[in-house]
Amino acid sequence: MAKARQTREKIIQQAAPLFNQRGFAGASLADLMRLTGLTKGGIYNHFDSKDEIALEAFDYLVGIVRQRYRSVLRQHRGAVQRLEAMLDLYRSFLSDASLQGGCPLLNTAVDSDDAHPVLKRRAQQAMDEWRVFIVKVLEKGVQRQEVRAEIDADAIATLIIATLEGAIMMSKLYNDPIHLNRGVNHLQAVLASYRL
Amino acid sequence: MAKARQTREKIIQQAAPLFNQRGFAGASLADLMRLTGLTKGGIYNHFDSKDEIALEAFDYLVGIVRQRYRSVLRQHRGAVQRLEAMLDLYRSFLSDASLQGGCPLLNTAVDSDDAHPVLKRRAQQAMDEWRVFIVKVLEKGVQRQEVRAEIDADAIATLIIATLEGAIMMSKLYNDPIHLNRGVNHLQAVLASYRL
DNA sequence: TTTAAACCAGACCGGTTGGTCTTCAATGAT
DNA sequence: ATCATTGAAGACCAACCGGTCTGGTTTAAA
Repeated sequence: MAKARQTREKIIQQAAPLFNQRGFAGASLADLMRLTGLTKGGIYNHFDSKDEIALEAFDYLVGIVRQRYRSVLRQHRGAVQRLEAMLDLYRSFLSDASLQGGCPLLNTAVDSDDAHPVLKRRAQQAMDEWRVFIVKVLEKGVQRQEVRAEIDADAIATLIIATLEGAIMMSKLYNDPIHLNRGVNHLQAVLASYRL
Repeated sequence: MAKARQTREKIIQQAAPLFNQRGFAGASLADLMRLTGLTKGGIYNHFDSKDEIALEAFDYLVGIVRQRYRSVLRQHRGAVQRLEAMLDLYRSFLSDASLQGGCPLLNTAVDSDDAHPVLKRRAQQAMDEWRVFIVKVLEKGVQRQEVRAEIDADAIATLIIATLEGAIMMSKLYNDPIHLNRGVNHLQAVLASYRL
């Protein structure tokens, strides 16, 4: 029983970057067999379908990002500091070995958009979580009078996410972190302008 | 001879939204047969491979966007006005029937990133063209003293593209144009702050 | 040490993939 | 009206797809 969960987890860990890089349709079970060293039977003993693997692999990557966030939250107090630290997190995003293939949210959103409704809903939920997180931090900042009260928190959340994801796309396309850095720099400047 | 080119173009026109929505691996020849009403032989009489179709379909969509740009350039003078008009163009982007599946540049960049080097290079070139265009408009704006001289045109180009593409991704994921509108609004405000 | 449960290998399945090739029909110039 | 040229049909191919199932090996509890 314990062994099974271990194997299952190993499969997910190998499947996650595969799906993140190739997309759902582009990743085959043969690929996964090569990566895991298991045969089809060995894999399908733990999962019912390719869908289930992809879904779980997505959750796994989202979990990794969530973990990075928690660590940032623990180390910083104050709304603006927290958001700035969050933005800094993204500077090391491209070189993060656990996130090969780029941001799973971006990849899955684009990949599943017109092709895989279940995966798309999953991506929506992850995006919701992220948006709500930013909005809450901002609102708490307003409460504590660290942030201007007239801000539109939802719009700022959109702005942060859109800029980050777009900049990640560019940096991955050019294999050059400068675009992501420019995005982060700009967002930090915008954030500073909302400070009280 | 003329008939052939016509058929070829029809195939590309049908293939373009297919690849744009499903991605390279997710789109099959069977899909294309259904869309075009042709059989495999009819299609492969005009193309050598799936790759060739995908490449040409990408170019076709980029051409459509380029055309929209030219029309904006013709109708506006002055750097800031032109860029603002360009941003306005994107407000109608999601509902543009010719661009079903969203921005071909975003989709292709994410799709081909770790999977299809040839397509990736094509996306890089299209991205270069876009970046150079924005930079040139800004530089001409500086020359004509419509825009502050201390701007970093390359960084602004990155910012515009990243924000637009990220916002498109979000609006497509939620099926809600509000995120794209927020992105455009913010960029227009940023642009206004660079005005002389 | 026995034994049952847990785990994995690998053959197998029908269907689909991208791609080829031969055949035939439409076309257009003479 | 003839006939070469062009364009499309569709059968065909091997490889590969996701998924199933049986049979054997490992594991750990009794």
